[in-house]
Amino acid sequence: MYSATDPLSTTLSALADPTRRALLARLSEGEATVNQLAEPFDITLQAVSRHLKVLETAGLISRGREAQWRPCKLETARLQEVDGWLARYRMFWEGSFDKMGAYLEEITKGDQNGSKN
Amino acid sequence: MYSATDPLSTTLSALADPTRRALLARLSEGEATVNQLAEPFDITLQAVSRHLKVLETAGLISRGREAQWRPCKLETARLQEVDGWLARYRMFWEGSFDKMGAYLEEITKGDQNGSKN
DNA sequence: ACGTTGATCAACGAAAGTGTTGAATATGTA
DNA sequence: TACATATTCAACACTTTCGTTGATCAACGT
Repeated sequence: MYSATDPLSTTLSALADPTRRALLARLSEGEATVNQLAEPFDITLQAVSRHLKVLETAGLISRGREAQWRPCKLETARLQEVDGWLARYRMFWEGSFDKMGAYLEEITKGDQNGSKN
Repeated sequence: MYSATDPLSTTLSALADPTRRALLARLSEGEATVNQLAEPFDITLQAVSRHLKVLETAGLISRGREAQWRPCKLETARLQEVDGWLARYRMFWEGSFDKMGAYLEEITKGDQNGSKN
């Protein structure tokens, strides 16, 4: 009954947590292991590990294997999807309502399923 | 312990639901009342009303008062914040890592609080 | 005043999210 | 082998979210 399973919902849900966004911010500066990532936080290592699992499930990070370490790496594809989703709304604050009309026509033709996207 | 309260988390959490995104998409085409907004969905009017409350609390919509109707209107400020948050990562897929370096320097100077943003 | 329409509030239950502790797994080192 | 390090798994508790039903509030029309 509950909890959306579509990719965009999964992504946004993963991003809706300050700890996870901080982890991504750290990863934007380079790869890191779980322990390195956990260091700045007051929560347990296990909790951080689970946050990373959420990010991985959402496709926001990927992980390698080097001995007992599992270095995490930022993946941008899902963030690009968020960026794409925003495009529709960006036109509002950019004031180009002509583009907006064109955009609306286009998506209702190709259809992007308004109730899922 | 639970549930982040910072504005960006609230916004992303509100967006992490396909029903609520569909409501925003509908509102991007113009203002609408609760009944009009609820019409395409299989859930109860009360459920839609609560989704709208979530969107309003997040600042993603505002509401007027016209007799017994409460017309909803899209507000873009919070979406712009999401857009701003994305900027840091956009540099990755745009391949301009020089800009990235400059960006990182700038934010660690002015500080944007990595653990909250 | 009365009934209708638009919308919200309140109480409930099921499911999911987040943190903790303690155990388990896997790899590297002495 | 034994031990330390890195990470994950499992069980538990508490909170939050989402949908439902039933009641309530507010403004309209007759």
